[in-house]
Amino acid sequence: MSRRPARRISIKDIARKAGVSHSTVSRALRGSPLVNPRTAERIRRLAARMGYVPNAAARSLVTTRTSIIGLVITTLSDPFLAEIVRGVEEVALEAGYRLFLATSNADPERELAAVRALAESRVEGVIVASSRVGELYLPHLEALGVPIVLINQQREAPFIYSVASDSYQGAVLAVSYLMNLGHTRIAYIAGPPMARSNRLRLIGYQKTLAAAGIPPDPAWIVEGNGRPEAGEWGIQRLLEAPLRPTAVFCYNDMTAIGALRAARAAGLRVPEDLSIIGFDDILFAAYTEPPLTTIAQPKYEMGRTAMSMLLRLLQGERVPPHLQLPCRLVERASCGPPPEGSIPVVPHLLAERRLP
Amino acid sequence: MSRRPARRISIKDIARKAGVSHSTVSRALRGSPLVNPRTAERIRRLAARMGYVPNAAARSLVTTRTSIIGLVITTLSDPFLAEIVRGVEEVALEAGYRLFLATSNADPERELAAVRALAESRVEGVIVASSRVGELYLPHLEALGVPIVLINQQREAPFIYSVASDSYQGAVLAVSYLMNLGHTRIAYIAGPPMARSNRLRLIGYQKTLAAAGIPPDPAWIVEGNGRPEAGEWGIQRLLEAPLRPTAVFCYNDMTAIGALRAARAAGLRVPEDLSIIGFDDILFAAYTEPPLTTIAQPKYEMGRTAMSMLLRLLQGERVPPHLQLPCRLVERASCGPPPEGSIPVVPHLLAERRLP
DNA sequence: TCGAGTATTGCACACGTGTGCAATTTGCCT
DNA sequence: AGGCAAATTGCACACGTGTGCAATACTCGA
Repeated sequence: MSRRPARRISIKDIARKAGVSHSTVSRALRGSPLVNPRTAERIRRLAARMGYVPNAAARSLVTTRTSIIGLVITTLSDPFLAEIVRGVEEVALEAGYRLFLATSNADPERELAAVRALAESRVEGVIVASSRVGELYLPHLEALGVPIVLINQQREAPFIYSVASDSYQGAVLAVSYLMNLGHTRIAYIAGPPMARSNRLRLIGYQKTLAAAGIPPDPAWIVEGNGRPEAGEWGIQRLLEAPLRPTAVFCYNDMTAIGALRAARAAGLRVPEDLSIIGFDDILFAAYTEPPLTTIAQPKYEMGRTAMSMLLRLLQGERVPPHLQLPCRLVERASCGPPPEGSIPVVPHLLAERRLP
Repeated sequence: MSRRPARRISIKDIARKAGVSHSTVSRALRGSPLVNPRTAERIRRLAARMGYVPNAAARSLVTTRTSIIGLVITTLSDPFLAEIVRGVEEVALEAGYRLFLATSNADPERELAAVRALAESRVEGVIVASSRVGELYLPHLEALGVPIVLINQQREAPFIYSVASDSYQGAVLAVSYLMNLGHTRIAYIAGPPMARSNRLRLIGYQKTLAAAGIPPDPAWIVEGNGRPEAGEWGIQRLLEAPLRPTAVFCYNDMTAIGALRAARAAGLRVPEDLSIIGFDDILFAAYTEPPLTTIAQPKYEMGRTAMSMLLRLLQGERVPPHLQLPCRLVERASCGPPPEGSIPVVPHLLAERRLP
């Protein structure tokens, strides 16, 4: 049996009991200097005793401010999102904003419904946290006419801002690290071809190799989709290459997990026979066998930054539209020096192997 | 630069343009039979053309219904929650409800703030999805005076309902499965001692052994906390037992992951030397080495069921307060028959080893 | 004690939507 | 054409809160 919760008490109820007008109560509770401090205190006490809870709907109706932020997540089952959301929520709460959840597992109809819900509740801004956002989704969001901050996405449009980790820098970090360990035969198992992050990581990979004078070998770049099976296929393909790589840089940790499995299946020891490095530092990277060395995205900070950015936008500040946060290396146990007898692509590199 | 989004148009704007009163517009848009079908159609067209979006705050102010459900999650970084939330959200959206997110990483002050936010926005009901809920939290939620559905938690109190997976049945399933493989020396690495789920799994474990006439061995039950380190400690402890177990039932998958690692570190092959079974079927269970056999909780269904339950409560229906959903076995590769020469606890069991 | 100035309070309206009830229009029948 | 019922519309108020402005109460100095 449910109860329509016996009408919450309002400022009018308090006013009646206190023998003042509702305006005075309103002012007292909001801390206005326009009320006698003594009566204000009395009213506040009374309100607390009566269990008064302000009605957000009524307030937002008159102020035209809702203090609601829409949090759009295409798929929650991305192990990557938890920390981001935590950062977002923390800043939002501190600033007195509430979060409205809008998922949409790539179902266009549901996306539309979700956006309508956001519109009806008059969200003041939107944060989109997802590895990939439906193409249709964004135009709908734009139509809301509120600022939008994308996380790990970028789109050139007015009122669309973004916070991303620096994929290029992360890739440079990964490849440099491998080179410092002595590797010169380094492969890349790519992510979704269209993903901006994939393109940036690929470029970082290529430039770092080039900077060290290592000629690019097309056989060392294999396509993927960011999921474990891509890692498995990738390793199989790479093992057939004329010159086998001694290290593999994977688009992300999920790919790396597949790679680890395939390497093991092929009888290779990691890292003795093959080094594998991932990207993301998802929760599970610490528990693979061996624990995965990876490039960590600053997830929590990205969440915080995105929300802070939105807050500044809501305050009318001018803000740089696209922010990038640096990634950092997390050394675990899946990378080591190349196997003894392996032939470097460029022999002289064996001598001077320090890199930035 | 932000814009206070140029006052949304209201039914009054439409009314003016259509040459009718705002009441008529309201009725037309809500599909009331009290308007001339032709004018109704005309108004709807006009509204669409003008980009009208109803104001949820204004509506809820007069109807006293908000169509908002509070979704309380103690910590989002639980890989377990994603599917649950997906189920919840799907049903909520279908029924025209919105989800309000309230996290609280066990910080009492933040919990309080979160609950206040829920109260101010007048949520009509609350779903609590979390492995463990702060002790202080629940009383605050109860004070909201709206129905509450807990997921994988139980509390005897009016207006507190719950949906849980059947931990007892799951444990029976796990242990029976191991016994059918031929194991009789089966250990349990426990979860948080106070957790109801842990107690139920422990009882399921004990009863199943007892039903098969296997005498309990206290050395085979080791304490834990549901995290990987518990699995590591647990295995270490178990390997010192006078009679070594041939199979280990872990409180959850995270524990099993630690157990896998420790077993490997001790030079044991899984499943040839030791079988390990988990509980939960988190995303990563499929990617451990070897892939983890486990008891799957019906996460998505639990989410759907919880939300459906809440909807029925909101409609004033009477509903059984505590629901349990069955778990099922997911066979992967971490369990096998016991090693050849291992001595069963109760020799006759080797002969007739079929169990329910 | 009076008056000016200040502190405090209340009135009345606004926000956007829904709805009971009275007013008006329409349709139909004779 | 006249009359009546039914269909349609508009008026006015309500929901809970915030606020400009006028009204009232207080304070202080002369």
